[in-house]
This record gives sequence, structure tokens and C-alpha cells, in this order.
Amino acid sequence: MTTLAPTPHELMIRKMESIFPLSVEEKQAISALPIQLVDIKTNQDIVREGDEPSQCCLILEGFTCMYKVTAEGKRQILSLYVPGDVPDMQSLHLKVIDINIASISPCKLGFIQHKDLRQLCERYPRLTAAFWRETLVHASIFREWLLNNGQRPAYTRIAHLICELRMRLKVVGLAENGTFEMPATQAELADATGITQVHTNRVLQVLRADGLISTVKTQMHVPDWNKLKQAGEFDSLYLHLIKTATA
Amino acid sequence: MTTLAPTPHELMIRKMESIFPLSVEEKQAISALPIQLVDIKTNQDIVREGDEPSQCCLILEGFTCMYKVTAEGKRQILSLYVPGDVPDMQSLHLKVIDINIASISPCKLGFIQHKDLRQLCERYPRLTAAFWRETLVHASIFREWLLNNGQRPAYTRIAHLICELRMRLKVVGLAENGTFEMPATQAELADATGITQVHTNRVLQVLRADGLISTVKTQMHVPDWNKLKQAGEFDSLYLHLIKTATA
DNA sequence: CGACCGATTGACGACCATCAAAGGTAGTGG
DNA sequence: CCACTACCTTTGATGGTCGTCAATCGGTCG
Repeated sequence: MTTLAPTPHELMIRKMESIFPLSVEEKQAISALPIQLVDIKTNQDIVREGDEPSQCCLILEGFTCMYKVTAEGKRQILSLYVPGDVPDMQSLHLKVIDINIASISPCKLGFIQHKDLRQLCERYPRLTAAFWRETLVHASIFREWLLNNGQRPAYTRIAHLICELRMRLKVVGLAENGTFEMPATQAELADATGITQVHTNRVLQVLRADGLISTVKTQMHVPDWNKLKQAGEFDSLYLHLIKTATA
Repeated sequence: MTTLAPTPHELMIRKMESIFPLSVEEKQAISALPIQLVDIKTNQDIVREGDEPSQCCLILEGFTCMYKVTAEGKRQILSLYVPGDVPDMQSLHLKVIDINIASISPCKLGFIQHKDLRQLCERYPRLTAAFWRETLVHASIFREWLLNNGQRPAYTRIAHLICELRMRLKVVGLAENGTFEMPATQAELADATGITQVHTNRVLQVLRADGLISTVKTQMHVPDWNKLKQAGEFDSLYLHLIKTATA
């Protein structure tokens, strides 16, 4: 596993290979994709409800979130996105965006034109399946969150979310030795899990007291993966990783 | 709008056309799909976590639900499926199923072999986009449920769910005059919205008292669509219907 | 008629929300 | 180098929405 910062194309391929086996030829085709690099600051909207973008956004560095707000102004974070993810892949087939995507840390983004992606899919039909599969895996994550937020108590819920992040970061090489960057604030964790910021703070304190996590600034450390997995009732089946990626 | 019971292929086409425009040729191709009809009773599992099916399931009559259960045995219903839906379309690209699908009323199902769907997609690449789009719309529904269950109070939450069902049934011609079949029990509504069965019962009583809904056995009637929409903060954008379908 | 399933009601309590304020920490600018 | 500011974290007090437990009612079907 490379520990040096990968190039945008390497990162994209590494992520895709965690859920779909790619041939050498397909990887070369992906490597030829034009990608436009952009840096953004924390708390910047990348895509907004109602937009009709002509490009997709690949996360290269930093975290972003997808969210929606109710009429009363309550925000639900629907998913967190980490390097290697393409949070708005759906815009390839859903013209009008129905969600918002924003950075929750400084980010480096890579924009890929829809037309380039479509062309790639035409020439390499297996890549159509790969991208489709990626959107299906994200749908599966939404479902797991629905279960998590709907049926599990706050403690388990937050433990589960941390497990998911560790797992998703690990497949792109960003969670070695149980340590990873986790720039989300407690308010953001709260909006993601559907509990209040105050209660999130209290639950995190208990998780720390129980020795399941420890934090230094935005670094999160998981000393005992099995214990945390158990506390969060975490089973990674829903991430649909292929075996080589989890090994 | 036809009121006679449509054939399986007519129903499938009607549903697909609500989110994707089909050419005459494409409709003919869909009409040629082999579909195996099966009748099942209430509360029967159709697909189970861990299965690796070689076919997809088209709902022809009745309601089904997708669900998951926590380690503590709490069930979260992740989505309700109505005639015209293919709840396990994802199995085309995610080999191992990570959810359960069960009937919540007597159902007539139509099974379509994966190989037939793949062949169809190869011959008609636009249909690939259509099916992909269908899975994206369902992902969008999961997201809206996440917002609904996470951030809205029980009253709004249930109103929203009823709005969604009315809308989705309407596009397949099953909700005329604000009346439709709604066979879900209160326990099932509870598991779908993440509140308890007892509280669901109380909220339904208030909704009835407020004149937003009335029920006779499994028939649900919505006397004032705009009032219910407002109570449920319902905006159908997330269903990504094309205009002709909503008119 | 009895069994079963779903709807309804009552009493009670807990988990978590709400409101408010105080500590910490990092970044900015004088 | 030290205010000053902004943001995040932490703490305390209070209460409400909703969960839990348990029982009854009502309709359906064999």
C-alpha cells in the first residue's frame, strides 16, 4: 500500500478497485481522463439543490458531506465523503440535483466533465458497470444510515459511524494503525446521526472513557478495532468491498 | 390514464416512463422480456440478506418492503415498494444482497432473469441509463427518508410518508381522486418512520382529527392534497419524475 | 365460537432535546 | 507578544417527545 500521496488518477483507481476489479487497459483509460484541480476552504458548498452540473467532483483531499435541510432549518447530513469518492456521480443521470454537497474541511477537488465520463463508458462498457456499482454502494450506505439512525441508540450509532469512516478510509490507504484524520466537528457528527450536538459531545466522552476511541485535534485513534466494531454493531457487508480490498 | 389492470409489461413501461422517456422501439424490446409470474402471501420474504439471486423482482400487485434488523432485533423498514417497482434492481451489480425484501400484503410478482436484463441493456444502451436512473431515484428516496426520520417530528414524518406513497402510486395509476390502497399496518409504518407502533397510532389519530387523511380498512383517502403536502413538508423533486408523469 | 391479528388506550418513565453559559484553542491583527 | 475574535468543546439544569409495558377492544376467519 502506497503511503505517498497518490495522484488524482491513482486515487480514483485505488478507490474503484476496492469495489470493482479493473483491467490494465481500463486503468489506462481512466488515467487519461482530464481532471481539473480546485482547492476550496472549509464550509463551502460544492453543489446545491437545483443545480444542473455538467461535471462530477472527485474528492482528492479533505472531507465533504451531502446534506439536506428541512423547512424548519434542521440539517441532516446524509453521507460523509472521503478522498477517492465522487459524491455527485448521480448527476450523470439525474439532471437536477436534489441535495447539497459541502466541504467540512479544506479540500482538494478534481472535476471531471460528464462528457468525458460518458465517452469512457461508451468505449469501456465494464466501466459503466463499475460506476453504476459505485452509486449502488453509496445507496447501500444510505440504507445502513437509515437503520443506524432509526433503530440504534446514540452510543451505538456514533460508534457505527466511526467504524464506517475507518473502513472507508482504510481502502484508500488513509487509516493505518487505527489512526486517521477525522475533521468533522461534533455539530456535524450530530447532524449526521440525528442527535443533538450536546448529546453527541456526551456520547463521545463515554466512548473515550470506555477506551474505544481517543482523539488528538482532528486525529482519531481506534485502539481496539474489534471492540469498536462490536460497540457499533458494525458489519462491513453493506460496503460491498471486494475481498482483496479488505485484506 | 388506463384504469384497467395493465399487463406486467405495460406496468413496467408505465413506471419507467415516469422517470425516463422511452422510444417505441425500446418499449417493444421491454415488452419482449420473459417474465415469470408468482403469487405470494403477506409477510413472505422475497429476498434475504446474503442471497445471490440471478433474477430481479417486479412488483405487479401489492406492497413489499425492504428492511434490515439490528443485533437487538429492531427492524427498520428502508423503503416501501409498490406496483411497477423493482426493489432488487441492485442485484444486477451487487452480487451479495445486503437487505431483506418481504411482502406486506398479498402480492403478484414478476421475476426477470438478470441475463435477459443484461442482454436488453447491451442491445439498447439507453435502457442501461434508464435502469441506472431508476436505482438512483431509489437512492434519492433513501436520502429523503434519512432526512425525514432524522430531523422531522413524528407528525410531519408520517404525513410525508403518506405523501410519497400517494405520489408514487399516482404515476402508475393507482391513486385516483386522492384514494389508494395502503395495506401497511401501523407496526410497519412505525418501523418505516423509526417511531413506535403506539406513537404511530396516536399520530394517525391526530392526522385524522385534523382532516388530513381518512381510512377505511386498507383504503387511504386524502381529502386535501395541498394541506397534507404542507403538513408533511413534501416536495416531490427527490422523486425525479419527468413533467409529463406528474401532470 | 374461539383464536388471531391489528388497532387503541392508559400509565409511567427515559432518553435525548432545548436553552444557556463557560472553557479551550487557533488564527488574526495591532 | 498580547489582545481580540471566532469557532468548537464542554458543562449544567430542565423538560418534552416519544418509548416501554400492559391490557383491552374490535374485526376476520376457520
